[in-house]
Amino acid sequence: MKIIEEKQYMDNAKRCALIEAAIQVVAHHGFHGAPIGFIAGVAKVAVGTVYLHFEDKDHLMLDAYRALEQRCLAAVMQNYPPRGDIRQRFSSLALGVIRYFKLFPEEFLFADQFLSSPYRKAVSPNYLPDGEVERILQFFSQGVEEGVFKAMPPTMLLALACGPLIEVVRAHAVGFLYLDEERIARTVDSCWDAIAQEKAPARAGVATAEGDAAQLPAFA
Amino acid sequence: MKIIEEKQYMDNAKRCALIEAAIQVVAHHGFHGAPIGFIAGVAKVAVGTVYLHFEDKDHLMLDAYRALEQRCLAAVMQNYPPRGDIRQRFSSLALGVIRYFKLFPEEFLFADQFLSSPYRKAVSPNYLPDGEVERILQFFSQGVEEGVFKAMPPTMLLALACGPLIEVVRAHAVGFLYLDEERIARTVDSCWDAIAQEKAPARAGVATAEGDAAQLPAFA
Amino acid sequence: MKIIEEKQYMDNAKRCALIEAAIQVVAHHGFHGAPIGFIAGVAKVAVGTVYLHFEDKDHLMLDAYRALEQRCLAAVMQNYPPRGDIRQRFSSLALGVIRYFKLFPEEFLFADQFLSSPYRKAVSPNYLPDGEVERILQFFSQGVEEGVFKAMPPTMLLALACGPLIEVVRAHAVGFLYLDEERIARTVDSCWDAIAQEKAPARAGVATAEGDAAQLPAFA
Amino acid sequence: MKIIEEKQYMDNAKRCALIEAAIQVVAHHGFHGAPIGFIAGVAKVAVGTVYLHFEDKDHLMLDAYRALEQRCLAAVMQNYPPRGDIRQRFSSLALGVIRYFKLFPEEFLFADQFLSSPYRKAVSPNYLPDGEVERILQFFSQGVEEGVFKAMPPTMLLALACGPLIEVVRAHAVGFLYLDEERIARTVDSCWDAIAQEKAPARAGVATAEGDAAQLPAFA
DNA sequence: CATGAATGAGCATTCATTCAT
DNA sequence: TATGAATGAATGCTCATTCAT
Repeated sequence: MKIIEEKQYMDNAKRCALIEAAIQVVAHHGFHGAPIGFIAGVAKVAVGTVYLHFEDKDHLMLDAYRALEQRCLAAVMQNYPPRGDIRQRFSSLALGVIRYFKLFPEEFLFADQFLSSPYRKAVSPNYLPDGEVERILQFFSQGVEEGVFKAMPPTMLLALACGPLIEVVRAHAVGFLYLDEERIARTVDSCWDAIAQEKAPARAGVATAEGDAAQLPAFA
Repeated sequence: MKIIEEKQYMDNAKRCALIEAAIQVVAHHGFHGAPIGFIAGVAKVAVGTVYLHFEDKDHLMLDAYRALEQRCLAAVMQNYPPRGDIRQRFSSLALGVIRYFKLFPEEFLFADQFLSSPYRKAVSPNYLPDGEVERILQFFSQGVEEGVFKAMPPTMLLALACGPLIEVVRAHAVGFLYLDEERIARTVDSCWDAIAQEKAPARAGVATAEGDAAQLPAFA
Repeated sequence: MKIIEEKQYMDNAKRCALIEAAIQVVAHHGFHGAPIGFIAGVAKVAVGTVYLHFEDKDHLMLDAYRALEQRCLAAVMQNYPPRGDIRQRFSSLALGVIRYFKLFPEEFLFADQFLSSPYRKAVSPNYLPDGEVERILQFFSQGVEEGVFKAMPPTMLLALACGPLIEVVRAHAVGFLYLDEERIARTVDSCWDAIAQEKAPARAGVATAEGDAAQLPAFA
Repeated sequence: MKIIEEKQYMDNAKRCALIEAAIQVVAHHGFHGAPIGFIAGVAKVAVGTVYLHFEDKDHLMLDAYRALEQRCLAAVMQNYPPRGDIRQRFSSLALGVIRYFKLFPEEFLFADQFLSSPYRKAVSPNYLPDGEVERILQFFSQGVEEGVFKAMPPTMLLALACGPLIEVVRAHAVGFLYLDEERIARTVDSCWDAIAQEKAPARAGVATAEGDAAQLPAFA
């Protein structure tokens, strides 16, 4: 049994290393500059090994994206207050996403290229894991019903609310901007203001949760 | 003299056809699925001709991006009210960009992939033609001074304000959303709300200018 | 009539320029580095013009070689003493060839590459213009009959006698050696010694004829 | 261990086959007529394999030349009498070279084209492996000191002595001449006569060693 | 005659994928 | 499982040649 576990571990170790390598290489060199051989090298694994863990290159990329998605989701959900009001839940989500990608800018850069490219068609729309789409649209619908959000279809609200967040994270990942906690809070407010009927209330201090994401599990 | 002009035109005809083809092919198939031979085929031009007009594939992409940038800028500036107040000028710009990319969704998809990829490093940051960056940052600074915008560095304001717009345009280009004039106006408001001290005033009707962009000149 | 002459001249001017350019470019960059376009550029002529004067690239090279051959032959024959004895005629020829290629090292480098390559098959063997082969073999036969040369077939004698000359000229053209008149004379002696029954007599001074070749006609 | 050795061998097998193929193809078709794909085909290897063993086409040619050089040197040195007098050592070297290239005329044709072309700049001058240049120049210096050779710089002597040999080998390789042992001996004498103070002594018979080179090792 | 933009076959090189070890 | 040499289809680019002006 121990042997099996170890094997299992080995299995995952190489698989994870490959996913991590794929993300890093694509983030820094683009899909252009990411030959399988190079990724394998970065992962310190033989080329052939890639094909033991992934059907082909496309599946490596796809699986990398899905792993990233799961990891991000897990991180964001860590502190999610299921019973909070719309505003609290919204802030928690937005904060979580921003902090996650602040910590892992390469993952943002990977995801960004992935979703801009035709790979996008292979995953569910709206950058959300399969199951989550309905949940999030439901969240916006509820906000509209409660009169908190502007009266628009949830898909519009999602796009409008994500916008400021994504652009700010991109500017950070690209090095055009540095995101401190102050700016992160401001960004969350902007996301809120973009879709809320009433402007976000003035904030006093900012609760820090920065280090949290560091305890995340490795890629699945 | 007529002959010369005609030649001039022919010259540009091939160059433009190639740029147009590059945009279309990359938009639909990604950089992955955009071999020079295929692009040349779409442009109805021989492979060798590509290298008569562009140094190499990278320069074709770069020049395509720059042409797109110019064309978009020209379109947006068509109705720009230089003497309007901040709000009027902001709306004009945002409206212009959204309407342009609504008309030319492939250009958005091209630009999006281009800017997500390492190609980004080859052009000025913040998706703006070289000269325009200062002008736009200056615009935001003025808004802050006048107390119209939230007190933040212009780079932050730019990112926050562009966010909703970009995400909505992407959702449209990808087919996840249809952008009618009503939604366009709502999006402009969201962009405004994301960075303004006061929420955008309620609007009555929307002036249509849809067809205008159709008279744009071909690529330079 | 004057117009015709002028045309004739123009004709030849471009043709000569192209041959000259071909020789220079091939000498310095090899056949590898000698695209038609580059040669045309060096000759300050449009690409298309090449095909007005030469059937194709191979014929340009062939014609260049033949022109070179003729020019060299003319230069060598300038001071040839038809009534001299074997030794005098031999020295005149050898001296002539060495001095010619000392003056025009690029022509040597061109000819050398030309004759080493399969182009060789297109011209008569033994680096000699069509008509000259028999004459020169006849010369060696006579030398053998007179007991001046070692008893060997003329083709062997030709190869043996040319050897030192060619190697020395190559070393000069390549910059491995500088050929002054003293060394040229020594080389002629070596060529003689390689095939003669008796060693070349000790020489006193050396007659100079260096500048002569400068008055050569342009390429035909 | 055996497995490793076998692998080692396989490695070299492809490498050697490619070098051999490069030499054959270039000898017969020139650098012009030697596309990588064709060479790979002759070597019965896939195109991609070439780039597993050589950086690029230029390096294949360079490595082929160097292998040829080593192989020739090894063959020539097989019977070299280090303690013989100048004349004996000279004859041994000249004989060795001629016999080697008589056996492997394609190698001569390859080397000839290689050294005539700008590739020449990539290897040491005077067609000699890096370390050997000094040794051979030293040999000529000694000959001059002993009063055996004409009083000239060793570089001149080298060129003069090699001349007859090279031209005769070329004539043989090209099919203009057939080199039997008699003619080979005559050639060696001519090389000697070209640079010696006294003519080569009349010879009686010729020792045959023809087959020897056949036992040479494959390319390194 | 002269031009040089346009052509497209041909070439060097890369890289996803396989398979013998 | 893991390896990495081998493969060959696919790609970017070149260049001899043509032809409309």
